[in-house]
Amino acid sequence: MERRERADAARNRQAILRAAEELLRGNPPEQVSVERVAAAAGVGKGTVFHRFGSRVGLMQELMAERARALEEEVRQGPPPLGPGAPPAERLVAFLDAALVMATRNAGLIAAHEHARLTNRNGSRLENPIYLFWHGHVSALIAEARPDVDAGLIAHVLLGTLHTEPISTLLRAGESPRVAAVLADLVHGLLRS
Amino acid sequence: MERRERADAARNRQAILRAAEELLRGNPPEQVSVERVAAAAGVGKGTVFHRFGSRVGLMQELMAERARALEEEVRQGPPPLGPGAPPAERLVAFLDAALVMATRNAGLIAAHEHARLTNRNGSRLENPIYLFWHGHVSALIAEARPDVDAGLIAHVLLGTLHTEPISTLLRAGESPRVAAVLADLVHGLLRS
DNA sequence: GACAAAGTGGACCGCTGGTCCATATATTAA
DNA sequence: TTAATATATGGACCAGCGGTCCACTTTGTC
Repeated sequence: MERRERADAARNRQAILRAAEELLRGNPPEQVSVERVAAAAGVGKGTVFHRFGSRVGLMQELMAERARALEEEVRQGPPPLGPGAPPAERLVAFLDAALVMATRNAGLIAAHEHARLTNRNGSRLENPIYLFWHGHVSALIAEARPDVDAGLIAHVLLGTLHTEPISTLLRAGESPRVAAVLADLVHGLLRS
Repeated sequence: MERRERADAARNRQAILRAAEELLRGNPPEQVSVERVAAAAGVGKGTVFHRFGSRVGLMQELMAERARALEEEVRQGPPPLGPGAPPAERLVAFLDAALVMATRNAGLIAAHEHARLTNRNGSRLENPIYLFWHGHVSALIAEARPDVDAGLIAHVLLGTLHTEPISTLLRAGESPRVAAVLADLVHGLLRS
């Protein structure tokens, strides 16, 4: 049933992803157009759309690549990130990790947000990475405090990572401050 | 020094603002282009840019119009919104009011965000309304708990209003849930 | 080596925010 | 009322965007 991706196609997919990465490292995200990515990858614009469907799809794929390791650690790594530790501890550990990730990929996140808003393209809830993160945070909160609105609180906590004045701080190296505040929030909430 | 705005200019300014309002009420925000606003107002596109400088400027003016009443109440209205009540109470009252406002103006906020991201235009910190809100929230937190990172917490709380999965809930009539969570967060934080 | 399936690239489309400036209009002073 | 001046106006125009399309090339299979 499953036909494998052709060799040249796979090569181009990689070239495109690496070119996008490179451009996002050196330019403000709204200047990294699909056309520029294609040019930098030595590929036609049509190819990029063929492979990734849309600008959002391209950005999502990049995010997925980087999120995979963290997801693995959460699912089956050692505590406190992986299973085993008490939920409050796991939650703080996860938020810390997510924060590091958001800091390192601030440009990419901004570009993804930009792409999402520009067209009538989907809610954040259609991004599988966000869904996984939200599910995880949500479950940990519910485990510690079954009486609160865990899903909504998870949105608030995760929203922080995407919010503009805060992502600016992250890029400026202030992530410890943000981590401290998030930990405060979590402790304030989870203490019955 | 101050030359008053010409009568026809003032009339057009109003026409443009009202037309934008109307379009935002009935269309997804990214479809409300400056050109369509101009057409609906019976005015040339150039005029809109002349009056408001940019798409962001137009949206900002609309937000300012609506935020003015709340600002007045906060500055000199009766408690708990205005001065006089204990800070935790004022804070919850303000967040409630801001939430109502964000709910009613969800389309406008989204359009403003969209405009901000599309061009290399400014941080949220350049929006005077955000600055006022942040200053207010920040001061209340600092008053109740001088030992915490009030400015950053204020960003987290206010960020909630702009965050996508949450603003979707607001539009769906779930604002009481959001209000409850915010109140929880505030109480969890401000209780030493 | 032949044939079908998959991949490719760049011209093209509709649309955007923003600029420009010759022209029209309101205001003020005479 | 008129003349002079500052201001406002509108729409053609621009560069750029995300996305589509399809004649053509490349790859994998038997």
